[in-house]
Amino acid sequence: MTKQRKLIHQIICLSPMHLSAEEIYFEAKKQCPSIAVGTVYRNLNLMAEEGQITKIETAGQPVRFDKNVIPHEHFFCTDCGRLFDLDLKGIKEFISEQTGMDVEGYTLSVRCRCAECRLPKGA
Amino acid sequence: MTKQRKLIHQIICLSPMHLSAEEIYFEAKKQCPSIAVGTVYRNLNLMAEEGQITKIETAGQPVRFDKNVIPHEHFFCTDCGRLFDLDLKGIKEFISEQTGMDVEGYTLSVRCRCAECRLPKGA
DNA sequence: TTACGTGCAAAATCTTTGCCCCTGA
DNA sequence: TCAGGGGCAAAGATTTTGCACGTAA
Repeated sequence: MTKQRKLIHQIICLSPMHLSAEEIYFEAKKQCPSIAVGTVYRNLNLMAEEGQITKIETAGQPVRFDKNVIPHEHFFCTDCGRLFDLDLKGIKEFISEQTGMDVEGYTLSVRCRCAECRLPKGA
Repeated sequence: MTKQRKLIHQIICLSPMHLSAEEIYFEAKKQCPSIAVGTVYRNLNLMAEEGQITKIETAGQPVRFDKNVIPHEHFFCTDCGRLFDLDLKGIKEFISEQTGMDVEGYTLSVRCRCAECRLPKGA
């Protein structure tokens, strides 16, 4: 439990967004200029393995990290590009029932417009 | 329509698997040793944009390409690591109904064991 | 002919790793 | 003390791109 690890964990926990490793690195650098990229990645992967954070792997985009360790889905806003939480239940069962396969896991990321971007943009 | 592009398209169409760019490159190299990696990527992306093939983007793994342009899902076998087709209907509606969002698209990849790997392995 | 595609190689992006030193318990 | 973690930098994996030349139409 070094100050670097604590810092990284804190950044993730305090952010309302889902940050990428790079974003976390830049944020960490502000508070601990000597921190190295390798350290950020090492700790991120470690914390994810230990279940303290969740690694969000999405197609074609850098991995992001989530303080919320309760399984849930995510969606990308096609307008602003941000990643949001999506509360979705029963996908696994849906897949199992339709295919008859024993689903071990899955990765789902949805693309749609977030609430903010759906608001009419005032002139 | 150069011979390189035809070759790449043919490799994808003749393969029963879903090949990665690297695999396609090696295969192409056998028949056209002078072909360059850049050419393979360029053509793959071009053909995907034009709708001649499908780009399969999955979390944490290299992009693969599919001759089947009819939308469908894929799953990875957790045993042998191969990528297979998965016929699944109504996922989009399932997501829309549960979330009330206007789903523009999604990426889903499932992890389970393929039929072959589920067979008891003879000694 | 001539514009588009190719080959080559460098670069860009994202992530991991080896190695040696430092630090926290 | 001393082992695990950090810093640095190089390497790895995948993909893109600039440029000059070749080739199909």
